[in-house]
Amino acid sequence: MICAEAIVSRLREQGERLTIQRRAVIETLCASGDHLTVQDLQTQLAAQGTALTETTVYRIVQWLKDRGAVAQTDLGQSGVVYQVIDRTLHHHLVCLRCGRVVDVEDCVMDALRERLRREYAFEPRIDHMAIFGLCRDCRAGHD
Amino acid sequence: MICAEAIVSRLREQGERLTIQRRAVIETLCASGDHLTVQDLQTQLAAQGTALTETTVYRIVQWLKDRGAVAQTDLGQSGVVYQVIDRTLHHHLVCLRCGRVVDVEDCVMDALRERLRREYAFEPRIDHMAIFGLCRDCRAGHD
DNA sequence: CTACATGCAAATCCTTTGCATCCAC
DNA sequence: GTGGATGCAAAGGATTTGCATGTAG
Repeated sequence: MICAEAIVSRLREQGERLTIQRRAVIETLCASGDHLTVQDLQTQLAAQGTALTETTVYRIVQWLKDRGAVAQTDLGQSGVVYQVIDRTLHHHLVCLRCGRVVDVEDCVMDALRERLRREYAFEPRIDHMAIFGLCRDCRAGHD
Repeated sequence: MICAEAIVSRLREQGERLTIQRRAVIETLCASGDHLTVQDLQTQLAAQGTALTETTVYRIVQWLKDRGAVAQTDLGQSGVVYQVIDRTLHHHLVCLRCGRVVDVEDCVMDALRERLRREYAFEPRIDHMAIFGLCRDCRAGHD
């Protein structure tokens, strides 16, 4: 888990304006450690006494994303989620059947990255990618 | 390019009901060869004299997807696209800067598939995946 | 004939925008 | 003080749903 303070001070050094709403979003994302949808964020914030409008949550996660503090991942059917960018970058295995999301370490992407660079001169930004398929449990009871 | 007839007869053998609307969507997807959005489909169908409602197009591509005849790919900012599933499976490199979409052959995914199966007991369905990053041209003129 | 697909309209969900007000610096 | 952020309401786009009608088998 990442310290919200670290993110806050980095942003302040960059001359960003830090409102209580922005601090609250950063703290919630850090405290959770998990990936959260905009709705998740709004609910958790409201529960702890900081009621933000959806609009504001959208604006703040966009702002954090633009400044490289959070990553955005589209989990397809499971919606769009946000998480603080930590050194232990990872990806997501999303089960098409049960919807379970399992994290996988980043290095599984290294071979693919290398190949796309070499063969296609393409510089991939493979951050928190979602890979769909069948999880351990669901593949057992199916085709 | 895949013959629409092949898809139609396979579906008929499975006891599916083949309306003129369904045939038209299959034919348009096959004729195009490219990936099409629901809007693209509707426009092209209307142009050739088969006006379908958006609702119907949505229902038909969903139906085709459920029966394994087409793949659905979320290209992020560029929308959700559909294409017939052919033997020459491929994926998409989407440039974050210029939006260009380049196809890449399926085998670049083999190593990743193998690893997810072996290390995570996860059976990936990596069909027409979208990988974001910077294309050859845009990476040159940037960081 | 009959079950199922379509068309139409309206609802829903997610996200963005315009504008007045508010607050961090 | 002032520029930029927030709240509110409303717009926007993509997708889904309910129901009457049409049609493939």
